[in-house]
Amino acid sequence: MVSTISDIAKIAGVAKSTVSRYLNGGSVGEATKKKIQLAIEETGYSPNPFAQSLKAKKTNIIGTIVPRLDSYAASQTLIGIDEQLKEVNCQMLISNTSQKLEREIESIYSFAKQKMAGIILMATEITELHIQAFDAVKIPVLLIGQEHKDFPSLVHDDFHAAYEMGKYIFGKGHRKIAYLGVTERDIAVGIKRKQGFQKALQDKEECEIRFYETEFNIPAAQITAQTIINEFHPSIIVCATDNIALGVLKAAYLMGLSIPKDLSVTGFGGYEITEVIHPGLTTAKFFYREAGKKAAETIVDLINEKQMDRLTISQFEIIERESVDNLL
Amino acid sequence: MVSTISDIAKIAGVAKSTVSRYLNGGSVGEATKKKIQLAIEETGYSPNPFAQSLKAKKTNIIGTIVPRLDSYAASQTLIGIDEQLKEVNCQMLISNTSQKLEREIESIYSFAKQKMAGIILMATEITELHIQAFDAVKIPVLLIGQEHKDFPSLVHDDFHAAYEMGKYIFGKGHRKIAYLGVTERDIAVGIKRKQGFQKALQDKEECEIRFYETEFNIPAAQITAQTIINEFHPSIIVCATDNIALGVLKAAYLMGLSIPKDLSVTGFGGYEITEVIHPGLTTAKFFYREAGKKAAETIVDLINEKQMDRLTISQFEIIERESVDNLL
DNA sequence: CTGAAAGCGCTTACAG
DNA sequence: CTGAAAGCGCTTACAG
Repeated sequence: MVSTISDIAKIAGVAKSTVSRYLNGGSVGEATKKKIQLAIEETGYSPNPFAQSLKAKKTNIIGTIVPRLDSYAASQTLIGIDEQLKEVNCQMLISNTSQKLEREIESIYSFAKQKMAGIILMATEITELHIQAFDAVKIPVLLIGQEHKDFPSLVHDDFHAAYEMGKYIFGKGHRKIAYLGVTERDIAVGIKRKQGFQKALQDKEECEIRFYETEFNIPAAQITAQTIINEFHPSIIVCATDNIALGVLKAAYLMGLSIPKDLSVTGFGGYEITEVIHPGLTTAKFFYREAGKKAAETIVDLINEKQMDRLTISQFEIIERESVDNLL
Repeated sequence: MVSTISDIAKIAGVAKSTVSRYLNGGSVGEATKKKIQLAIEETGYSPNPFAQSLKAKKTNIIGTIVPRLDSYAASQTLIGIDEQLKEVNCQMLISNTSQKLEREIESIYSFAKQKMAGIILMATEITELHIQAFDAVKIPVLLIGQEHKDFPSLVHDDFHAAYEMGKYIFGKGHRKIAYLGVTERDIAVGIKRKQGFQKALQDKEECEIRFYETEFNIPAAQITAQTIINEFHPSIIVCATDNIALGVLKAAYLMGLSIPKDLSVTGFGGYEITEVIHPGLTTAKFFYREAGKKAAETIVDLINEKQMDRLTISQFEIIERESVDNLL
């Protein structure tokens, strides 16, 4: 069963070094090539990555740090990274931090120790400790989801997505508007989306806009939504994520409100479920899987020390469904 | 900087083997211990895991094979595995096969080559090639989600969950029933659930039951549901998974049917979303995260060659919500 | 184009 | 308790 390079060499009747050269695309005569190929097929041989890494002092593994596994954004991004990495014969190792910032730091160091070729961090917050860690480990790090001036980042176009969303709902005649956001420690979701939205409506004097804040999870959003509806009676609640929108919808149903007649709702993300529910949720779709692919490409380029932009911005698309009433 | 065991040996004035022994808790004299410790602190040394693995011919990494990353069941199970493995200082390496059976086989061999301590396979179908692979790699393998007579498995109680579901909907007065299942190549979901359901209703002569089959994804289920509704007009569609139920709900809405008045629907799984939508979906909840934990415990036990049951059955719970009408 | 040999950093019998 | 030596599976100069 598990065969080594020596086995192949023996079967093929050549030296180990020749097999190694064959494997790594070095110059090998046609005849020998054939023999080696045959031996490999026969045994189902594939090289031991540990031995390879030991020599190379470096792996072809990309360590990926995610705050959670059970989110649409995370899993889609991971799938994208994984797919692309497979293309270029790299492996992905996932570290799930369960939304614990200190675990992110630990993972960075531990990945470095394990000689990862590079690290992709699906970031939520970048603290001083993160920066220290990035500086300490000498391997390329790519941020995804958050931008930082000193490190290469790939972000979604949060600002413009929110800007377009603002324009869109204004165009639908909404004037009494609640924006349900998240903590500003999260620059991308907490600040950029809010700012983009504000920008879109900043000179609309006829609008009454109130800003609220909640957690990322559905139950929390549901509770906040209840308060908002009771005390403000907006015609629409613009939510900073699809999950939050789901919580708002739940609250609305429980309060006997009909969507979108009594209350309009929008989200950000483009999760699969937003299309399945009824009425469908109008949302700003981000391309997580594509972003993951792009991230994988980028980290590989970084590893190969290619020159490149510090910041990549992934696109978005406003998806119009039934959750926004036309008031005009 | 990156120092090796030789550096430490030199600094401490001892042999490499002594350092190695120190590191692995072998017997080392107090004085030497001190010297080594000092040298390690001085250099910030930590062993190269690849060299360790190469020698030890075994890692503390558990390879986990999942058919997809973007499913509630998969991510919850992974989270459970990961949490438990962290407890016992093991790592989890995920291999995503994108529902390609041949990739599962590849992953098994590749994990073996990488000297994984054990393998957890979130199985859908067990083919002859799987069995060959299990036999060929000499490391412990644990199946999760599917049962096999020759290999340790952890399964959900598909049969009884379906049995209870059958009883439940019969108790609600449903007599014209469509069961929307999946391929029988998937023993657990395709056969066990169907059988449990059949068993519950086998002696109810007043029932008209029809069995249908669809794919695991929402759009496919949606299309099949349309056909079922048009040609059979059941009072309820019992779906083999929550995702399928979601597709059925979507179809029903699009056809202008009201849930549960015009059509009742149930699922299996207990995905978070089933609680959030309105009306909430009645479903048989499985405990994926707990099952993942249990799986991690089991694989560790297997690695340590503890005696244990070949089969572990994880529990379920029928969650009653609003998607089933009471016809009595 | 091909092979013999050294070495990556560690562990593990085997002596002492 | 401690050390010298062999070896894990691979790669990489170096000869030929």
